[in-house]
Amino acid sequence: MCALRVVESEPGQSRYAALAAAMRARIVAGEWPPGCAIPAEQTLASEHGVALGTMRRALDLLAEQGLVERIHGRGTFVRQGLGGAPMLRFFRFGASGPDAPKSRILARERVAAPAEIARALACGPGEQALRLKRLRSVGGQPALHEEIWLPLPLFSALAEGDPGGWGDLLYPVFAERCGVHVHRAVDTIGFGSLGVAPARALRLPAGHPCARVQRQAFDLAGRCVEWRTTLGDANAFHYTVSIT
Amino acid sequence: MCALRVVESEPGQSRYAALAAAMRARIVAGEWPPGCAIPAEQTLASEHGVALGTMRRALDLLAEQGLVERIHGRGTFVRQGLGGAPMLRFFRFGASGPDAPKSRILARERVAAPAEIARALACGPGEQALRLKRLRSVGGQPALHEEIWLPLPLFSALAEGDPGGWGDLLYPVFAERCGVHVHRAVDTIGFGSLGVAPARALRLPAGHPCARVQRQAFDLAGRCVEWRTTLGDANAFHYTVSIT
DNA sequence: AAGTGGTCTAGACCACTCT
DNA sequence: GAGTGGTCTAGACCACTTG
Repeated sequence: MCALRVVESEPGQSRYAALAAAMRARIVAGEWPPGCAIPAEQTLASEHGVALGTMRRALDLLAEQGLVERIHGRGTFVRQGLGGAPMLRFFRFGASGPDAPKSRILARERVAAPAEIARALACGPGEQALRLKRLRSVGGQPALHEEIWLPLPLFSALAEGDPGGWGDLLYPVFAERCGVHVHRAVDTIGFGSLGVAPARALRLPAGHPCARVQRQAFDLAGRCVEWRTTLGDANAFHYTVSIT
Repeated sequence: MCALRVVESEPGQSRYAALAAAMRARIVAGEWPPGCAIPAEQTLASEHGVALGTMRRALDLLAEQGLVERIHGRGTFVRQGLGGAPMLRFFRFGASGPDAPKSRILARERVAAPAEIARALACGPGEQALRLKRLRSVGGQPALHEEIWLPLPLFSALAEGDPGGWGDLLYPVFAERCGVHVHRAVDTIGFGSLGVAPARALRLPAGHPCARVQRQAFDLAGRCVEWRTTLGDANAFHYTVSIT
């Protein structure tokens, strides 16, 4: 057997970077699923025939990139997907505690994805997708209106059954029912005005100014697994960025 | 003379963290001004009586925090302040290249700072401050309207003379004329509608929807040295955030 | 060629967590 | 107490920049 798992690095790349890339590949391939503990530093170091410090740097790199989480005294773990990517960090609604907003599915359809969305979702143009419309309420008041596109057949488990049992957060549902772990999301913020349908759902006049958050969510392998557009009252929008 | 500069760490703090804090203090105190090279790792390590690796971790920490910049083969340098904190990353105006927007000062007054601003600026309430109004144009079109508060007497050099010679970016002016280096800024994004004066300056109707970016800027020591409110057409706003 | 930061090693010891 | 990650050391060698 090959006891030593040697990693060759491209020229110009450091050994710890090459090790990190190799570990990353093993994680993405599913050798250690999310939440799982990976072997101890010392074990990995001797497995690859490198010094402990070098393997530590590799693991530190993966931790910086958010791929693993290191816990002193316990071990190194593959990170779980995002729990609920808190859309509420973009909005401030009156008297909202830290609770997740209540969620209600308004519509669910299988449709062919339009070109723009098919391109973003990394599925062929015209391929089938699942389109959800969803209303989220805070303190009993409608607050956010969402249109969500999910590629099929990856999410076919969500095309059937009662959406009422899904709960208020979507990403845990993705993980449990579809085995999809959302690892990274990119949100693009803009301002616009409400169309007729979202306005009615939000109990605001059509044309009312709104904030639009367009999200693409990605799994560990970097595939785009969700395309979402969230609308909310522009006056409830606020967001803080620190730059250095 | 005391050849060894020993750093005692609080219990529970690692030695490199204590070293980093000590170095930070020397930088903030002005021992090495912005842009200046600090002594070599080896020099600092023996100066403090620690191993090279330990001093490296301390310097790496400062680099992460944005306090210093490490350049392979050249040295470690105290970071210059922010050049122009590009307000344009929040807006997209037609046909705008990467050039800084043209700047024109509309008004400049010494006034007593209102309570809210005095609190933010870390100067006593009712203390004198400099208030600027400024119009920034992209491609010849007015694009952003700014109200800027600066504490006096720190910025008294800007209270006199012709603002026409300041150029299009403010932070280099702060550095050259007032010795103030902006090191960090916090921007809060909100939404509203234009008042009469900003609307006229921007050639938009009063009440037009606008994005509001409220900025607090800080120097190395963490003092708030600027309070700014920027307004621009809400339809030109866009911003992208990545979450992990 | 001299000086800088970047990588890698090999090993000791400490701090934390679980059983 | 056994196993984990975190800190620290001492030294070798490499890669990059400058004179």
